[in-house]
Amino acid sequence: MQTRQPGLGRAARTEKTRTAIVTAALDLIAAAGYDATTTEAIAARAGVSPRTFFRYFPTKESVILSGEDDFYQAFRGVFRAQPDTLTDIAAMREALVTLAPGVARRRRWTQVYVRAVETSSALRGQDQIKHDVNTASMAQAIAERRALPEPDEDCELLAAIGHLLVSRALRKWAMGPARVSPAELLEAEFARLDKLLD
Amino acid sequence: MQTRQPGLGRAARTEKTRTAIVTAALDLIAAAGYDATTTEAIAARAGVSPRTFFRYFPTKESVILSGEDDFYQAFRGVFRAQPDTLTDIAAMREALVTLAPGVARRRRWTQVYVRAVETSSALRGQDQIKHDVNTASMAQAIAERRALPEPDEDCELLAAIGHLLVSRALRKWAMGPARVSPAELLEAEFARLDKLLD
DNA sequence: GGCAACATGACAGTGCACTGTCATGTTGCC
DNA sequence: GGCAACATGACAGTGCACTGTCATGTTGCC
Repeated sequence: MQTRQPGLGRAARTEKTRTAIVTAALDLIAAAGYDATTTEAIAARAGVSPRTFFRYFPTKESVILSGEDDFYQAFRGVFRAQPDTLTDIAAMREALVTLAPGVARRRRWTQVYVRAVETSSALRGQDQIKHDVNTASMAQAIAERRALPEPDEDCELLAAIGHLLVSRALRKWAMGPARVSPAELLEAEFARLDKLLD
Repeated sequence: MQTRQPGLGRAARTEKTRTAIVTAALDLIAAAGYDATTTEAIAARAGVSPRTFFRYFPTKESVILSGEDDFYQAFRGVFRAQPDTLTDIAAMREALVTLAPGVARRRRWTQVYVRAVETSSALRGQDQIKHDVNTASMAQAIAERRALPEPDEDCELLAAIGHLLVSRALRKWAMGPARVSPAELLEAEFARLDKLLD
C-alpha cells in the first residue's frame, strides 16, 4: 500500500502511514469485529511490518480510540455560553444539540466504533473509562455554571444522566438510518426524559 | 491449602476447591488489582495446579463474575408487586430499597469487585455487558407493569436511569464507610433525581 | 477389595499483544 | 554529494490466558 512518494516530506509521509494504519484497522474491525482483528493483520493491510504498527500506536486499542475528538471539551464552552434563564437540563440540551452536527460528519467512524465496542469487552472497558472522564468533565462544567467551586453530587448525577442520553442517541444514530440526524435523536432523548418526570 | 479430607464426598470436595480458588482470587485481586493477578498466582494460593484453575473456571474473568447473585431477577418480582398507585419511578425506588439489604451482606465481595472493575478494562467491559443485560431486564419489568407487550423507548430510558442510580449507590457503598447502608444511599440517589426535575 | 468414573498434576503447546535490538534504507540539510 | 537524523523491517523474545493429552491418584460403589 505504501509506495515511494519522494516529494512528500517526512511529516507528511508518516502522517500518511498513520492514516493507512487507521484505515486498515477500521476496515478490518468493521468486517470482523475488534477481537478477531489482529495487529498483524492490520499491519499487513496497511502495508507495514507488525513492528511498525506499534511504533505508531502504543496499543491495539489506541488505533481506534485515537479517532476521538474533543467533543466534551467543546461542550464546556458552549454550555457555559447558554443564557442563565435556562435550567441546567435545558442548557445541556441546547449545548449538546449545537454540538451534534460536528458529530454527524463522522458517521463511518462512529459506526465502526460502536460495532467495535460491542465486539470486545476490553474495548468496552476503555470506552467506559472515557465515559467516566467525560462525565466528570460535564459535571465540572455544570458546577461552573452553578458557580460552585467543585461539582457536588447533584452536578455529577446530572452529568451522568446527560451523558447517558448522549450515549443512547449516538448508538441509535450509528445503528439507525442515515437520514435521522444526531441532533434529532438527542432531542428525542431529552423529550423522553422530560416526560419521565411528568 | 487443600488437605486430605477422607469423609467428605466428591461433590463437597470439589465445592471446597472451588471456594478455595474464589477466595484466593479475591484476596489477590484485593491486594494487587485484577490485571496484576495471574491465574497461576491464584492457583498457587489456592493450592491447585494452574491447569486445575481452568477446570473450575472457563476464564479468568469468570472467577470474579461468578460471585454475582440474581439481584435483578428478584427485582422483577418485587417491582411488579408494588401497588398501582405508585409511579414507575416510585415503584422502582421501593423495589430497589426492599432488595438492598440482601446486597448489604456481600460487602467484602462488592468491595473487591468494585476495585477489580476499576483496575481492569477487560473486566470493566464484562461488567458493562452485565449492566446492559440488567437494564434490559429492568426495562422488561417496567413494560410488564405498564401492560405493554414489549418495552418501548420510555421503559428503556427509565430502566437505564434506575440502573444508573443503583450503580452509583453501590459504588458509594463499597467505597464509603460501613455504617451507611445501601438502602440509604439508594434513597439519596432517588431523592437527588426527584430534585433534578424541580 | 477391586473396578469404573472422576479429579488432578505435569508438560508441552498455541495465539496474540507487545518489546528490544540491530541492520538497512531514506530523508532533510549543508 | 555526503552526513546525521530518522523510519522501517527482520528477528528473536516475553508474558499470560487458555488448551490438549496422558499418567497418576482417589473416590463411589458392587
